[in-house]
Amino acid sequence: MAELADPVQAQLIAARRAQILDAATQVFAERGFARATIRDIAQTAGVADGTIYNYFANKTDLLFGLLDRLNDTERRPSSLALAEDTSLAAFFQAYLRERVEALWSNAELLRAVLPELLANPELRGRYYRDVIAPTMALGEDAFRALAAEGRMRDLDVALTTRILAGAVLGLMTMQLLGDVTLAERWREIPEALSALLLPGLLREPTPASSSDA
Amino acid sequence: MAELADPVQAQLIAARRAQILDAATQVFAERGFARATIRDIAQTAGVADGTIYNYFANKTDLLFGLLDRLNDTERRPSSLALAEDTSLAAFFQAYLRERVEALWSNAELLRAVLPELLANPELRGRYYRDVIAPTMALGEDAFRALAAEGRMRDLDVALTTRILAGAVLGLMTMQLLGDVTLAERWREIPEALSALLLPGLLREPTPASSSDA
Amino acid sequence: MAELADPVQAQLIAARRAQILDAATQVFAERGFARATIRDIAQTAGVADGTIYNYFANKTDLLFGLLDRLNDTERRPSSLALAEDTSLAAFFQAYLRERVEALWSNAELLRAVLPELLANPELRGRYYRDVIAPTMALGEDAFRALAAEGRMRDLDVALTTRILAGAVLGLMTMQLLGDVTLAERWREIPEALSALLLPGLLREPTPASSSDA
Amino acid sequence: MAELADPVQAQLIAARRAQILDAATQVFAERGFARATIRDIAQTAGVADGTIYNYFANKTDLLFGLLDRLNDTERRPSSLALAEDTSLAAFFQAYLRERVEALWSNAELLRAVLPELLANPELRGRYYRDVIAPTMALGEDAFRALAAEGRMRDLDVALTTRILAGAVLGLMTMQLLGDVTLAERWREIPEALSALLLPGLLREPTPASSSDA
DNA sequence: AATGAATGAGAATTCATTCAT
DNA sequence: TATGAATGAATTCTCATTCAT
Repeated sequence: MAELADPVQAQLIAARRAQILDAATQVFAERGFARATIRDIAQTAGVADGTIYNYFANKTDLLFGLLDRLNDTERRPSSLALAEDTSLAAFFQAYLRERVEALWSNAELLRAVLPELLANPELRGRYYRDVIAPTMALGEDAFRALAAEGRMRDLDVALTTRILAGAVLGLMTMQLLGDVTLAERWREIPEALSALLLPGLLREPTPASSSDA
Repeated sequence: MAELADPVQAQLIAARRAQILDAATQVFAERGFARATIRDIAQTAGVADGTIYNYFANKTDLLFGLLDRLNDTERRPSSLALAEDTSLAAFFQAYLRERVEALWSNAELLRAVLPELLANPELRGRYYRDVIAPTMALGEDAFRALAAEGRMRDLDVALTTRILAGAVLGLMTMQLLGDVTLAERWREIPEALSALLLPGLLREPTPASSSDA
Repeated sequence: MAELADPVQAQLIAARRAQILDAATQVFAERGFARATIRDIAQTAGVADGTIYNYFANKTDLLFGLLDRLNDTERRPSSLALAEDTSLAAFFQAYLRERVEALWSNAELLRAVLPELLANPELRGRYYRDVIAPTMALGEDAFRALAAEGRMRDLDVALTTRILAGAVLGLMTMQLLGDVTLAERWREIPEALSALLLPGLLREPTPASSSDA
Repeated sequence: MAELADPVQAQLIAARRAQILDAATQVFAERGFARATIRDIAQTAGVADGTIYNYFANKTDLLFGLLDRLNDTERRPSSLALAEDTSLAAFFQAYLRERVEALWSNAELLRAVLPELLANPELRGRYYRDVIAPTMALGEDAFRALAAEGRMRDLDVALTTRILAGAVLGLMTMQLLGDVTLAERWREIPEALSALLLPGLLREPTPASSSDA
């Protein structure tokens, strides 16, 4: 039945799926997962209630669809590795900029998904296993490497990784809780974070302490 | 007719209320607000369904009850002001310790309340207005005072305040998402945060950089 | 246990009963039987919920209490019998006046009781048997007697009785439905009814047709 | 998407609506509005509980649906105007016949609706405004016209209108209260009413008083 | 007798999901 | 595939009634 090789058909299906997920994002973000109804989503997507079940097994499956979108975003550490020759300070700023950009450009998706991620043990476990744990491991490895090269102060790698990740996540969370300052000035966050964290992170003279020389 | 001031009666009522709120905390934390049923909570509390409605107007009112408990916790900045003569470093560590302690000792309460706080616009607005905004304002004032005394680097007060608060909130959030490291080692968080943040925060030689001399 | 002979006690009990029935009348009239709650009534009466159950077996029993009050009113045909010598016209006006007065002075009671009387088969049957049927029988007898004396036109006794009773009941019903004219001018009803009905009722020259003489 | 004008679909929907209203009439009439449950009605209609909510917003809305049916009936004064040349007596009989027929053929509907109409202030107000008040106004106008033509005795127009309407309503009410005589002989009511009322209503010799000549 | 907290049966309503068209 | 009417399980909430104090 499925014309496996029909690329037009496949494209149409993908488009319809995306259309439904867009609607789900919007409605979940506005009302929360539990208060959102399939009818809300169907109307927002401009399809009939039943149509959604041709693309997703059930309401929770819609959430999994959103999670996948989020994972795709999160799992792209982009240019994490180019740090070799760059100054560590520049690298960090670039990295933070990339992380902040990634979170903030998905603010609506996060608003749709994060509350349920926190509230639903099953979802939470899956997400932690698939996304957070690997990310933390990567971060720890990176810090360990830097420490081995002597470019970093002697900090606890696991906690430091989590503090960095947590700071960004926490700022996003505060915005989701309604903080307008963060919503308006989020582009300054990477720089502010760098200014605050780099002195405590790097062993060698930092921009902030360079006057010591 | 009713002895308005009957202290025994009042105590019984307060105890029953607390008993129900305890149950609500547990059930909301386990299953999330929406999936929790009044029956769950009643059974956990060991009362009949109807009894809950003698103490709370509806399910949402239970959540407000939990929020009030959280507010009571949050609104005690305890020894924020004793900083005058102490070393800034010591003060910060003490402050962070207090904040972390406050959040972590209410981890279950947060797990019960935070997801709904993020998902429910009305609740969120109320909480932001009543708790977060005032807290941010207090923090900014404190930073501004320190800056005026020349004891702090020249940082953006609003963002720095939010980074500090966000870092702690973010770490809590990561634990709520399932991070075991943070759950096990949360007592080390204040120190790790101090080590990471103080160098970037303080103008004068900090413990961490004093060896430079 | 019951001090059967204690008149003070008995008086107190009767007073409390009346107080509760007064409250029930008011609350049933305002909200209807089903929407009225025991709590409403208790508060209106100034007693505790439980107290009501010391005087009435259950909520329906309160209604029976009101019905009894109504019956007491209805079953007093007062001076129906004085007709012997009076002019029939004067008698009818007096009778109508008495009936209208009886209904209208119990308008609140009727508002409390009539809807439920119409809606509840059991109650309705009981009331019809105890009050309406006997009243109709009395009325038919009276008409039959008048007819035998040749003082009345040759009308169907059963229907005429019901038309008279129905007219008064219907006017009350229309007032209960919100008609302000009837509420304001109810004192004129007996006269208007007489003017309209007597010519059709009486064989001999009536006040309305007295110009014939 | 939905074929807005699909007549088959529309017919099906109207039929289902009618089916539910029929069931509601029956159940409300049997048990009264408050004691009737949605489940009762759904089972009587042969549909699922939820289906009812696809056609009516809530239980009260069902009652509104019944009221609309009643209004449709009530608002058809059919041949009120043909009186011009007919004898007034004939006209009155015709009118009464029509009114009685209208009420009695909707006895079940009235039994379903009238108690709640009396008990529920909001409903009552709406019904009085939409139906009774306009009807009374019409009746008063008609009487006033007749009076102007000198064909009627000099009676109070407002009260007379209400007495006529009230008599019919009251007779219906007495039947609803359980009077078997009225249930069995309702077809004789118009004639009996005419016999009783016309002499008092008309200025000129009526059939009933023709023997005067 | 009076109180009012506790109870739990019962009802309205919602909404994810199914399925005939 | 798309539709949307029908379904009925599940949930919140109300309130008459009980009973220990």
